Amino acid sequence: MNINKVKNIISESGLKFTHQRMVIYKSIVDAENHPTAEHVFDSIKTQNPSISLGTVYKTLDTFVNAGLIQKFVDNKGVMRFDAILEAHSHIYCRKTNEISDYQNKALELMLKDFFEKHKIEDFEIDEISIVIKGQKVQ
Amino acid sequence: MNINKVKNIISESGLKFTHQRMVIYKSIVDAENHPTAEHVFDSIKTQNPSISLGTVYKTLDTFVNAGLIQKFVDNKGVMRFDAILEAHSHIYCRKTNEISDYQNKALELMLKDFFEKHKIEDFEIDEISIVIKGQKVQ
DNA sequence: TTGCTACAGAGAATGATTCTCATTAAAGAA
DNA sequence: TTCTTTAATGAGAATCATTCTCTGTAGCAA
Repeated sequence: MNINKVKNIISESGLKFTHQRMVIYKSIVDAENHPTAEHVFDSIKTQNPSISLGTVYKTLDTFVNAGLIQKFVDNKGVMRFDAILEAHSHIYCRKTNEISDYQNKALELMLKDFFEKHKIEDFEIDEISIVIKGQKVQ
Repeated sequence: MNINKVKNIISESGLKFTHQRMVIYKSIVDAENHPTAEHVFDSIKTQNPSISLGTVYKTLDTFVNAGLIQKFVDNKGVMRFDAILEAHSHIYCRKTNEISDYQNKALELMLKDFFEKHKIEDFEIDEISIVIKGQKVQ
């Protein structure tokens, strides 16, 4: 993703555009997995040795609040970040601790339909996701 | 739950029966919500001032490994424990941070059926659960 | 270009959890 | 019952992720 696009995304969220924010946003967008704050920090520190870990945490939090990225907690209790905003489900491998995305339109529709027919009393659902636990084979 | 029943459950799992284990197991079983280790510690310390927090953590972990209880991580990254072993889904309230159980046989069957028809490549599913996020109304 | 204000950097502080190690108690053997 | 072995416990130190505090810096609007 190029600088101007990142700049627009950040500025349009009403945030000041800074070098740190650009670098951190790019790192999240380019990440294959679901990086932790530490992962982001490691991925940028060679090119940007002056950016501090605290800034990474604060910036990620700012992005989450601005709706630019998502966060969730993994099985170990560590925060994971993700630029994909469409609600999506995760596959946790017990063996390797990897987290992969799972997306299936049919499943999403099925769940949406199910919860429209089975409302939860006094509760307004914002988001439904699936957690799949198991292990890789072979 | 009475002492003898707890004693049987613990002993039959191949674990030594100790006073601490009994007290901690009873606390989890009797808990309404999804207590943290700290909650368990608080709930037992008046009656058992000599039990240490470290023991609560270790014992809960022992129970999880023995399959007596379940654990999961909440949105803040804190471990939650639960005596109900049937895989079940959770409702997270953004407003109150409460976690409630959600169980629905029809939904479980539907998901089981879905994933039998849509295998994930090179992955063996142990458990599927739903995460429902939203907020209480009224 | 200047000034206001939000942002960043450094490191201390916090909170949950794990670890270490000496002491104690459970459970089977004698 | 008493002894012995071994695992469990208690106390507190250590760790790890995350947040906070405070001072210096840099966007950005005027």
